[in-house]
Amino acid sequence: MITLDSGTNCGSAAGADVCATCSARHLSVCSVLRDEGLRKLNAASDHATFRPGDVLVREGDPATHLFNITAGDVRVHKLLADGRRQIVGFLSAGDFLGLASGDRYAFSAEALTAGSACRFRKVDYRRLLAEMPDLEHALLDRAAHELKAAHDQMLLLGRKTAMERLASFLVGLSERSLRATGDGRMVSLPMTRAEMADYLGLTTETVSRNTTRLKTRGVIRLLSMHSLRIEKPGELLQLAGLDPEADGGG
Amino acid sequence: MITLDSGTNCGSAAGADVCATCSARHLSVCSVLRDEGLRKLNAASDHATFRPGDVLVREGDPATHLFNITAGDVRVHKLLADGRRQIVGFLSAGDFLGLASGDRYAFSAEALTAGSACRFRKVDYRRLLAEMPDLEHALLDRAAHELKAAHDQMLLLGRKTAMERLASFLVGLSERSLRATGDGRMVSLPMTRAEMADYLGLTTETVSRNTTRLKTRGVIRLLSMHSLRIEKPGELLQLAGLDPEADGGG
DNA sequence: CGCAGCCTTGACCATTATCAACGCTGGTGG
DNA sequence: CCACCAGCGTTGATAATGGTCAAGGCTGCG
Repeated sequence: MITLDSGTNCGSAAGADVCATCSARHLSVCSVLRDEGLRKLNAASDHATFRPGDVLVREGDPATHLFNITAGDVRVHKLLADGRRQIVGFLSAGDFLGLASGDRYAFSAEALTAGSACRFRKVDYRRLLAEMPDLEHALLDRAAHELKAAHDQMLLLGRKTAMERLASFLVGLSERSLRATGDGRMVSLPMTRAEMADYLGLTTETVSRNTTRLKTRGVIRLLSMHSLRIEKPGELLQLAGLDPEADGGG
Repeated sequence: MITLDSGTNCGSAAGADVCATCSARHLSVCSVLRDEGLRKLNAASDHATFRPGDVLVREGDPATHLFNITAGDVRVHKLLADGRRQIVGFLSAGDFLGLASGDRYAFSAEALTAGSACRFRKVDYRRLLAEMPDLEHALLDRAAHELKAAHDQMLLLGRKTAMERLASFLVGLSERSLRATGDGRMVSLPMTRAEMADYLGLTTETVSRNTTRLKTRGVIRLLSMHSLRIEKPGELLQLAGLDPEADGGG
């Protein structure tokens, strides 16, 4: 399980409007909280670190906490009784985990890499929402974005071919990379082929075969098992079933 | 296109905390709005009626309005360039349309049956949210539910067999019917087989074949083309890949 | 340097899509 | 009121995409 860094919870920054122990991306969420609001949220949160394979949330457990990922990568998935797995999202720094939960978590979340998160209890979160309309507004925005992303993923899973799925996935990673690092051509793949497959509704073999196909066509170049360079962005967009002019979705 | 009932917009109920021209299900959303809040929302909304085939929202158009469906059934879908379609949801009375939109609609919405909706402009909605934390709270709740439903649908599209998809779909309709009418065995299908297929990531033929299979096994009984009775709910749940004990999700 | 886990490739297979034909049904007009 | 017709639904035959099973090759860590 995850490790709680005792004595270094976010509350240690109380009074300032930056969170001393958390990364910059975290602030993009928390920055709506100022003055007494920040103190309240931070007082209610732990700062937790995690290592690859650590379980943040287990499907079916009582939904007691929410997380704001501050560093590292996390995978969120659902299981069928016989073990079939669907990954519903990959989270990284700045992402929020737990919005879609009721009384019990409807998904599991596991760390892909080492990282950290601010974790707060649902009861505190509810109280905070009541006191802080700005926080609620930020979360509604975020939920709307996630919902749109979920719709895109439904289109992918329901109607795209294996190659279109892989290409769409790479385009998405490229966009995320562009936002995070300013370079949309270098893409890092913190997940395994099996995790890509379970995100795209495919098998490891199909992901592998199509990756090879992209490599052979010169659309991508593998730099290592977990990073690649997009050599022909236009072709990748076309393979993704997207207009090279369009802005992302679909 | 949809028809605006001039003179019968929701504002006609101003001052009361019920909306004279809208259905009971509508009130479950609007009931968070009281006193001046109600007057403001209603003043900002049209009451629109629609007929089968009417287009409420077209993918790619500027996202100017939000809708609260007050009667009838609506389908929400996305298209690929070559016409492949993925239906991302079926809405009925009480459902909200437009949460997941940015500057432009990322989906189309069309009426399946005759019905009506309260329609308000996004700018008014934004102002209202700022003034009414309760409304924002209700919408965040709703968005969280939709997100959970979207995750369930990703599991369905990515990992379930054709029969599991159809059975899951019927279970979902049954639950909706139970909530709406108190009877979870009678299920109405306001959509065509093609629409079911585009929701489940299948073809018309596959939906038809599996429906026949359920009928032959005595799990369901077709009463007409657009309504059926679930004869063996337990078996249907098992076919859906759900534990007969579980509460819904998956 | 060795080994475990991950990735790739190949051969074959199953599920579901596609193509095609026919039947039903409900709405419309004679 | 009946008959026709268009659209929807069902069924069947065949094909293709992607899954399964199996073997071998990397690669990165200890």
